[in-house]
Amino acid sequence: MTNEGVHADERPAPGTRRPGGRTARTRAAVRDAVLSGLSDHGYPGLTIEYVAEHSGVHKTTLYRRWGGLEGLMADALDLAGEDAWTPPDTGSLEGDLRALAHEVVDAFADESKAAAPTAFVAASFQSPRAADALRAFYAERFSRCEAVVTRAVERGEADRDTDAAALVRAVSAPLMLRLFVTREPIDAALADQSAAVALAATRAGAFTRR
Amino acid sequence: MTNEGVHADERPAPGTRRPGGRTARTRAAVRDAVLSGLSDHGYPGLTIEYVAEHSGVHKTTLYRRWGGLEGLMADALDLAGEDAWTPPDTGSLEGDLRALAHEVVDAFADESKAAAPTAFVAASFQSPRAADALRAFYAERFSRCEAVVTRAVERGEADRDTDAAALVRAVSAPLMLRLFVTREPIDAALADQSAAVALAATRAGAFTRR
DNA sequence: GGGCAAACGCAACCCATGTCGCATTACGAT
DNA sequence: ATCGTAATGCGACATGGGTTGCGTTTGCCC
Repeated sequence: MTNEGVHADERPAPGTRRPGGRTARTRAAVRDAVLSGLSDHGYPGLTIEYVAEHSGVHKTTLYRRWGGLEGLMADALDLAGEDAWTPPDTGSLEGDLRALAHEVVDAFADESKAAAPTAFVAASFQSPRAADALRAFYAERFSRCEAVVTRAVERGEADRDTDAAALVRAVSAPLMLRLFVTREPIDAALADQSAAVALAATRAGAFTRR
Repeated sequence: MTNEGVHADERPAPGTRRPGGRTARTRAAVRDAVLSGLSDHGYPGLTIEYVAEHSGVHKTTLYRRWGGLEGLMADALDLAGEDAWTPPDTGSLEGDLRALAHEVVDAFADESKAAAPTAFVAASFQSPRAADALRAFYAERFSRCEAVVTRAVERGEADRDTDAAALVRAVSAPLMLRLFVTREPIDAALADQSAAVALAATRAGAFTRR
């Protein structure tokens, strides 16, 4: 559940007829400027002019191609979702859930790492476009996480019709609640607790459908 | 966990020497205008001029007293936290947890009810002032919720050193994750599942300290 | 009821954000 | 090489959010 700030290198810009040229360079430069702007000033301090200066791309171009900050954020988020992340595979459901929870904690350990993911959530409140991109991002991430449950079922650690989607969300939910809503600090102990709670509920059949 | 939009009627404006006069009327009018603006246009569409027009208070006054939108949101959130809400008391831990979860679902059932609470979270990403207000709001809310756990302990339904704070957060966490982060729909069935998961984990001792 | 200070209204103003028309560059294909 | 077109650069301009100085009103106290 991390790596949101890492970009899957070079992909043809969608909807253009200049796949390998200036357009692609512009897009990459802009995306980098957005991410560096986020870690420098956070989302509230991110401005189009900053991106223009730090990317060497003119303000007008940014508005034309992306339509504004929301579009820039949505695009950056799309790119962030195209990495090769896969959930941990420790050999046991307990280990996997704990590792998942710890990845969340690590991803938000320091300010600079947390800036981009936090900004994506912030942007989702400002524009439907960014909200869609965020929904898609997390749908994909959690979908990959379900492999953890599939393996657990195969090992006999979980009921066959366990609600995998709910289970993997339950692991990170308490952490993200604190990160984005109640704004309380999170740490490794809380990650362990989250994993333990989800595991206990699984064993008790609370995630089993009907 | 609801009633964020309801205001505890009339309280002297803090830090002023005009407790019952124009100042208080202004404050009330402004707070109402903010809330109606939120349900009309949502947080991204809320503007100072809208509040000025719909409250009859001049733009300049709004900037002077509240410092901008963030201040208005923080003030409205402070007021929202001063209600008389108490957690449900159904006679059993299971009933209480389910009732809590259902309150969350109900509070976000339709767009107009959800507007204000959602906007408060949105504002918390924009300004530290609003973030502090939100933290305080939820700290108070969850603190009240712990009464549910206290009663359960007295009834022998839960271990004596159950982590009440974690338990009450665990109930609403999956719901709020979907509301604010993954932006998936929530319903009564999900509320039941959340409560069931938290209950099962409690019975298994996953919330017991050490 | 008179006087004082706080709170507010008002209009003009400043500045950043976002837009527009046109010139220029770079890509891709012939 | 050359040409057509998409993409970008550029500066001027419009728009609106936010600020400032000053005059006016309101509430409180004597």
